[in-house]
Amino acid sequence: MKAIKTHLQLSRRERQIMDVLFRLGKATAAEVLKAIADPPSYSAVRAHLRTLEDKGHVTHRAEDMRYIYVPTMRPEQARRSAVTHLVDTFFGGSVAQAATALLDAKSARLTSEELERLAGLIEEARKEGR
Amino acid sequence: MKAIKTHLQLSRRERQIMDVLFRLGKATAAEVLKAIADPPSYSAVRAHLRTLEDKGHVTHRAEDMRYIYVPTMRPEQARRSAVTHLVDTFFGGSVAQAATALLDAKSARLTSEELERLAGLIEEARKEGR
DNA sequence: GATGTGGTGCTAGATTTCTAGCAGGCCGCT
DNA sequence: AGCGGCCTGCTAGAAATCTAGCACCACATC
Repeated sequence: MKAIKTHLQLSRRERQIMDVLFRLGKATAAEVLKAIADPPSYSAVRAHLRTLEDKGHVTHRAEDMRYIYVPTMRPEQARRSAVTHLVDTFFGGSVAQAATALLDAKSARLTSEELERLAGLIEEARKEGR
Repeated sequence: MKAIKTHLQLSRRERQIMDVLFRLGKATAAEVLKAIADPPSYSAVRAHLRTLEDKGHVTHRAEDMRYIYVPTMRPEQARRSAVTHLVDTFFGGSVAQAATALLDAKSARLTSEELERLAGLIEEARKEGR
């Protein structure tokens, strides 16, 4: 059990598995397997989960006769870290550019409620800024 | 030279190197080396760059007696792909949630101009939506 | 022309990642 | 009790990653 530095030290498979875990929040080995696009064997997944647990990235609890795995890192922290990394490596550290890209995408179908909320956030930031 | 599927098939080192390349836009082997936190040897970096070129993720041009490496994938596409991945794995596919997290961060110091532009984008989306 | 600096290509081999398969435990069923 | 299904732990070995070091080339300087 070592200290966790970032989530960037993981191997390809480990990263895939962690991504699934972050996406689902929690999962059994079988669920992880199903969620991987380019899937290894079932027991390979289990072995990786055990390794990840050794490294401290994951915990499990026994429930209903099987193990349920959960990321160690709190979701908010994981999100923040991922967002920071994205902004830094693809948008030169500019939150504004990242936000623009996010909202610009034609695929960004937002409900009017969501838009409302975002508008509110921005309005708030504007007030605060001056 | 194989077809490029996603950027997720890369090994840990390869991914680190690609990230640097995306961040800097272009770089020599030495620059890549300097930009890596947990750096391997210089010649390891060069070897990896050659591998990445074989796989089609990177090209180089000779300039001023040295090689300058550049990602193959167009920046916009890389960004879009990265954003999509982030939104899917950390925000359940919700662009709105991702945007909120982005703007919510206290570190998000945006200029009033940037806020203006974002507000405009949202306004536009709202009109379009109805 | 010798020497130093700084770049490239290319290996072989150490190290890490990745994997399948085995042994065994628990439970429900016949 | 015996069997089948489903789970876990663990291992050895294949496969991939990662690395250092060698040989070489081009240029500048002595």
